[in-house]
Amino acid sequence: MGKLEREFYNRDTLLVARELIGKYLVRRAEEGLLVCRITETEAYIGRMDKASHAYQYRRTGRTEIMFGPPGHAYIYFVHGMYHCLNFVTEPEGEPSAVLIRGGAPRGDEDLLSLRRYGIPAGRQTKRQREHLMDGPGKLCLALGLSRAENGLDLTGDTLFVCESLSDVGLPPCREDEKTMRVGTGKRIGIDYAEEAIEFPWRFFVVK
DNA sequence: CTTCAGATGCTCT
DNA sequence: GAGCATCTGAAGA
Repeated sequence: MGKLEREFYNRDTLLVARELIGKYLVRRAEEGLLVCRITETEAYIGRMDKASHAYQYRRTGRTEIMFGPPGHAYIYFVHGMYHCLNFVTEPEGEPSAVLIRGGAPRGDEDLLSLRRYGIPAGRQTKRQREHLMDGPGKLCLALGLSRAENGLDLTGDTLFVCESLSDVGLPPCREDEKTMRVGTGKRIGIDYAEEAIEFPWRFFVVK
C-alpha cells in the first residue's frame, strides 16, 4: 500500500499500464494537492513499437529520459499547445513509457478547475465538468504539468501515484469502491504507426 | 450524438 | 520545412 515504488515501474510496460488504471495520481502544487483517479492509459515500447518516440532505440534530446531508470516522468510538448504526461517503465536502457490519457477529479476539485479553466468547480458548466481531464492534454492542464516537470522522480514528493486516497489523507470515494473492470483497445492518434496502430495497448476503466 | 477545420510552436531531418 | 501520442467550437444529423 501507499506510494508506488520504483519496482512497480521496473516491469513490463503493458502490465504497468493495466495496473495503473484505478490508482491515484498526486501532484503537490503551491496551492495544495492536485489529485485524480487514473482512468485511461496507453503503453509505448521503443524496442519495437512504431508509435513510440523512441522506436528502434531512437535517442534524441526529447527521448533521453526514457533511456534512464524507470519511475520518472516523461513530459513532452505536442501540437504547439499541449503537454502529455508519461511514466518511464522497464529497466534502464529499454526506452518505454505509459501515457496517462485521462483521469477523474478527486480531492479538492476547485484546485483542478482553477488550473484548467480559471474558475472554481461550482461555476463550471455541465460540459466543462464532464471534460475536466478526460484527455492527455487536458489532464496536464488540470494538474499544472509542463516541460518544467519533465524528468521528475515519481518516488519523490511532488509527483507520484498511490493505491488509496487515504494515502494522501483523503476520504474514500463511493464511485471507486465498486468492482472495476479494465477495458482494452487500440491506441489513439497514431495513424502514422503502420502495424502498431492495431496493438491493443490502450487501457481504460469500464463501469 | 458525429465530423471537421483551425490553432500553434517545438522537434527532428 | 514537415509533422505531431491534442483540443475546441461550430455545424450537421
